[in-house]
Amino acid sequence: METWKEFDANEVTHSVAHHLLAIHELGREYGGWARVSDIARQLDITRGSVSINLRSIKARGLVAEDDRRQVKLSPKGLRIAHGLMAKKTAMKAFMRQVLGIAEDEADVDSCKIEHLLGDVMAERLVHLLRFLLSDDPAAVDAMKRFRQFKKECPESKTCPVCDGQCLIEELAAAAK
Amino acid sequence: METWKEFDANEVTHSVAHHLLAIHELGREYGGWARVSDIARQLDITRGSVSINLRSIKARGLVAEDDRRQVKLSPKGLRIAHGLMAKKTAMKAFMRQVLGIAEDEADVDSCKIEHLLGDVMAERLVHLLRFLLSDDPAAVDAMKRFRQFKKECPESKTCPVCDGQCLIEELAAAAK
DNA sequence: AAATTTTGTTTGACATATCAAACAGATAGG
DNA sequence: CCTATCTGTTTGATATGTCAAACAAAATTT
Repeated sequence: METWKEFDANEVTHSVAHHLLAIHELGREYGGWARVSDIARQLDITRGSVSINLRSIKARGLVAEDDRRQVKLSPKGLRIAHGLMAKKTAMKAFMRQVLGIAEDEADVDSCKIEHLLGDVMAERLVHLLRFLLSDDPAAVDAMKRFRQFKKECPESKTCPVCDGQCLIEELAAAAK
Repeated sequence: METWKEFDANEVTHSVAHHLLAIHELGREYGGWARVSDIARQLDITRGSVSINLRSIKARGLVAEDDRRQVKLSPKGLRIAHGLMAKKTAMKAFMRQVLGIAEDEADVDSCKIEHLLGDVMAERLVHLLRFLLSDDPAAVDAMKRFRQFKKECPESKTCPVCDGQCLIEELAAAAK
């Protein structure tokens, strides 16, 4: 029962993830180079915080430093940033296209979990999307039926303190 | 671009989530009551940590305290714990049953994100599961075809630093 | 060239979450 | 009853991630 500790065993934290993404985004038109101030503005935190955070990010070899104090993603940092973008994008597309979740909520949720998803999960999600959004008749039919199905059972709540274990046991059994 | 700060705006942190879940689990056969030592053992952290963590959890009204220093989930704490279980269970079932992810990995991933998923996401996931695992012919057919589809494109990588944006742009466009 | 603003760093503070170690009270064993 | 263990709390430490404020160096404006 110590699976829960895996939460702190990720390649990057949420904060580090967004520092890397900010650098990638800001450097897009400057050969990858970004400045502390711009990162701070992008993330809406102080320059001091960015300065401190970059210390360990540099030490871990995720960014390289300029002679003019600019920073750029290292190959490793770039690999991580791309992985994060791919995971977020795949999850958001799944939420939007398959589950029909509003863009705002899909953005928030996918942003929260992008750095926590395993590679296998991301890969399989992409497979599912490629299939469900393809023009394969089985996929088209299933998506159509699912949209109907959703409308028919809109009151199915997640878990409004149903002291009888609601849907939990039913699904837990299936996930064994 | 400050969506990323929503990460810290959840009802509970990962740590608090697991304190609540541990109390719920341990109290199962004791009318809901659990002891600090048992929580510490369950979570594999020290009694001191649990003692400190429970201070704020109590202050927030998520647990009630005994005259014999035992703790029990309040109605609010119970509601949160149930929500967490439902979200984890739904996500794990989706990973296992639909995506075909191994149990270990499904456990780790769903445990990491259970407290970060929005209610809408959980509800829609349950709808999707209810549909895809039903005996509706369209669902049965789609699942069969998807399993085949997975085998046919096993080399589709998530994002191995494809400097050409790999699948990111394709999916991002779909998720707009 | 001088004045002003922007930039990056450092410092001291706070919040969360953990540890080890010390301690006092409760429980249990002999 | 007395000792030994278990229990819960507290204290001091560490790590991350944030802030505000002060500062010096660089860049920009005038």
